[in-house]
Amino acid sequence: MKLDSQEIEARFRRHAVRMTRQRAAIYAALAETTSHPTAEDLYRTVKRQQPMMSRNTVYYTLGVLRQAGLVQEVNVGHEVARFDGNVTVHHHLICLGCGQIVDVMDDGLNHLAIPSRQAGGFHVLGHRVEFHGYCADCQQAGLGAMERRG
Amino acid sequence: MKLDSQEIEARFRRHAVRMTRQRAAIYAALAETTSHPTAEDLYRTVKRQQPMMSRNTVYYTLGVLRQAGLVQEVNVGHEVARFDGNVTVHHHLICLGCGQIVDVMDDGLNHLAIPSRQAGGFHVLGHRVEFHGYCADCQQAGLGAMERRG
DNA sequence: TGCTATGTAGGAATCATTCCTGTCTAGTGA
DNA sequence: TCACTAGACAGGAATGATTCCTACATAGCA
Repeated sequence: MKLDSQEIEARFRRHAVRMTRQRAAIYAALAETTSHPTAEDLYRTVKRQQPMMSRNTVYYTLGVLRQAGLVQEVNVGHEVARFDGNVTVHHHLICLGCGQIVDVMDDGLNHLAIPSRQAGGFHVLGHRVEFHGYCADCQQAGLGAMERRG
Repeated sequence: MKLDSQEIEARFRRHAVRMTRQRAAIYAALAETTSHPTAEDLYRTVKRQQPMMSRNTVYYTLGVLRQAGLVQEVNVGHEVARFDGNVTVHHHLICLGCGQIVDVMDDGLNHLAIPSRQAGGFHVLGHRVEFHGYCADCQQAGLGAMERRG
């Protein structure tokens, strides 16, 4: 979803995040895509508009935005960290072939609970569901026939 | 659960994994704990019995065992990879304070589905649920009062 | 018992991420 | 409008988990 700079500024203010050109560009890049980019992806995207941008700043900014709750980190296996500008409660569908991550919004999945006898004194704050499978393209490419990867 | 070497040998044979001293030791260490150790943890544990053991062998062996389906990899955030000797379908409860991972076995959680309109041609093979919260110890230490960490 | 494919040890290489340091700037108060 | 200061930025170095490379060792079969 395309965001204008005023909307970005408003969100930053609401979350008490100091506004800079770099941060706005990084956040905009993330909010405009549903593709869960990596820090490196964002760095390359933003560097086109701001050639002085440092990789370091991308990592630092993602850390700040994450702590402020403007951004969410998504992880699959121990692969490179991916980021998500969608911070509403949702879940993910991950292709074992090409690695793409698709958002799943479903109210039913938002209300799972652990049998209290298993919770063992834990105070549960939230949960996340990850579905694994093969996307249509990977099935066509014959990957879907493979056994499930570790 | 303590395993004797015959049981280990049987499992290896069943999964067509070549048996070596190193592999047996690594698998035994993993099967005997419920603590989801890292590769480094396993390396240190096994090195006590086999001082020549190489870190490399631990990684390689974990890869082999994982591909054979004798071992499962568990990941939390983009932290170090953790391993699980329990390969039955189950889910995890993760403490945001100390990072401990507790197994959750619950049949209800094993039968989740995505609304088909959201599956978008995906062929779903499985899913995993991760609960986040604070364990009893971390709550006592006051960590539970903290806002949820990114 | 010997052969061969495969596993192992150890060191070097990789690469995402973090740390360090000097410079710059957003936001505030005068 | 200006100066100040905490916090942000850039760039390079460091870190550390994991993988790659290679020579040697060994499991499993004939």
